[in-house]
Order: sequence, then structure tokens, then C-alpha cells
Amino acid sequence: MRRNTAQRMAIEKVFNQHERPLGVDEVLSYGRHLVDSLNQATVYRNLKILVDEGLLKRISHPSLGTLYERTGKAHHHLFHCRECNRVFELSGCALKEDGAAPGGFVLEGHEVFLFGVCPSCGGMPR
Amino acid sequence: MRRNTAQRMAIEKVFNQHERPLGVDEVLSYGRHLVDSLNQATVYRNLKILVDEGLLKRISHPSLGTLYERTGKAHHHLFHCRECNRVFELSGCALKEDGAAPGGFVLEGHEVFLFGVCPSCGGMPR
DNA sequence: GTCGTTGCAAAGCCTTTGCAGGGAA
DNA sequence: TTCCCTGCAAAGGCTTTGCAACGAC
Repeated sequence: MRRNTAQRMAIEKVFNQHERPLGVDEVLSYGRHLVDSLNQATVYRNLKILVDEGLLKRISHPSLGTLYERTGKAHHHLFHCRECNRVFELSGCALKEDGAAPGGFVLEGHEVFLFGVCPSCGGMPR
Repeated sequence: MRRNTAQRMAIEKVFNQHERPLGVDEVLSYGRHLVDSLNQATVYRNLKILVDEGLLKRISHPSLGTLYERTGKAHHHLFHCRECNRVFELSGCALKEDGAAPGGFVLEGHEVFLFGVCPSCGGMPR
């Protein structure tokens, strides 16, 4: 049976307090503000549990490594700003579902990463 | 100055013989058919060099880890079959460039992974 | 002969796991 | 009291790096 320990609740709370995708190190440091004994192994174990339960989604970002974000949000894509390195969630889907895969391929899901410059970094094209 | 060693030429040849994205272990084992002394560290060093030179592109696949593919191809996306685990290259771009990013965001690039079942695995929806 | 490259082994990340103590129910 | 969970440390993968020998030019 699943137990609500202070550590697990802290980790869940971190994702409620931060809307953007988080790395393991961020979960750990934010989580330690809530439970100062929080251990790295505990974070890894709980992230895995939360992913298995469907509360979190694991993302493999091309340049930032493994990130985790809450599920249940509207479909969105991630935008990585090359200036400030922040990851933004852009609502909506920019994929043409029709024509994405040739005949014979059954499309069950997709993952899109966008790269560029965010508004607060100026947005001058490279 | 860049030297054309047997090892480096073997690694480049591997990518010419295999059109699909390859993992480090695949480059190593295919490369050893050409130069049997080929070492893992040599593969890593040369993959980095080839990426820096722009001959290869490094891809971070959500479930298959780090892959490398030749650059210079027409724009395409990757399709990962959950049955046979192969990665296919689908020509063309399924991203709606217009509307992908809200005003203020400057879009410089994107990466798309598609997931599903390939034709040879039957393609029955999950 | 130079000096970029290689093979080998050690070292570095990031992530997982074994174990004994601790705490939720 | 039960047994899931935690902290700690060790161990596992993948990738990088130090070093001496090698070999392309």
C-alpha cells in the first residue's frame, strides 16, 4: 500500500509549485526546502513511482537531459531558449497529425522540442 | 591537422552503410567489422569530432538514448516502433511552422519524435 | 621527426540497488 | 506490529580523460 510520507508529499508539492519541467537536481534542491533530510535516492525512487502512477511524465531533452513534468495538462510542446536556457511550455499542438506518418505507420504519440529565443531574451534571429 | 586514420574512416563508413540513426554500441560493433582493434573511446572521440565538424548530428531519443545520424539529409522526423524498437526516418516535416510558437518567440529549430507501430509490425492500434 | 590518434585503464557523471533502521497505518 | 519507505553507501551504465605507444604526413 502506498504511504504518504513527508518526502513523497514534498516531491509532489515541488511539482505543484513549479509549473515548468524540472530536472532531478531541481526536484532535490526544491524538495530540501520542504524536507531537509531529503535524499537523492529517495527522489529517484519517487520520481519513478510517480511516473508509473501516471502523475508525472519523463522527458528526455536533447540538451538538458532528463526532465519531469506533471501530466494532466493540455497537450503542449516544450520550447528551449538558447539564451537563458529556460524551458517553456507552449500550449497547443503544432503537429499536422495528417501526413505526419506515411501509410502503414500507426501513429500513437509524438514528442516535439522547439528551439530558439524567448521573448524576454530579445528574440533577434541568429 | 585532421588525420585520416583507419579508425576514423571506418566510423564514417559505418554511417554510409547504414542509413538509420545508430547508437554508440552499434557504431562500435559495425566498425569492428572494418577495423577489429577499434576501441570504444576512439568511437566516442570521433563521434564528438564528427558532430563538431557537422558531419553527424547527435540525437537524444526519449527511450533509446543517444543516437547519431548523418547530416545533410532532407529534413525528416524519426519514428520509433514500439514493437520492433527500430527507428525509421520519415521524410518531410509535419510541423506547422506557423503557429508553432506564440508571438515573441523566435523559432530556430525543432526536433520531433513519433511513436507507434511500423507497417511490418502490423500496425494494429493499441 | 612531429604531433594528432589510438588503446587501455581509470575516473566521472547520472542513476539504481542492497541493507538496516525508521515511521505510516 | 507490519512492512513500506528512507538515508547512506556501494555498485552499475554510459561517457570522458590521462597516459604512453603508435602512425599519418
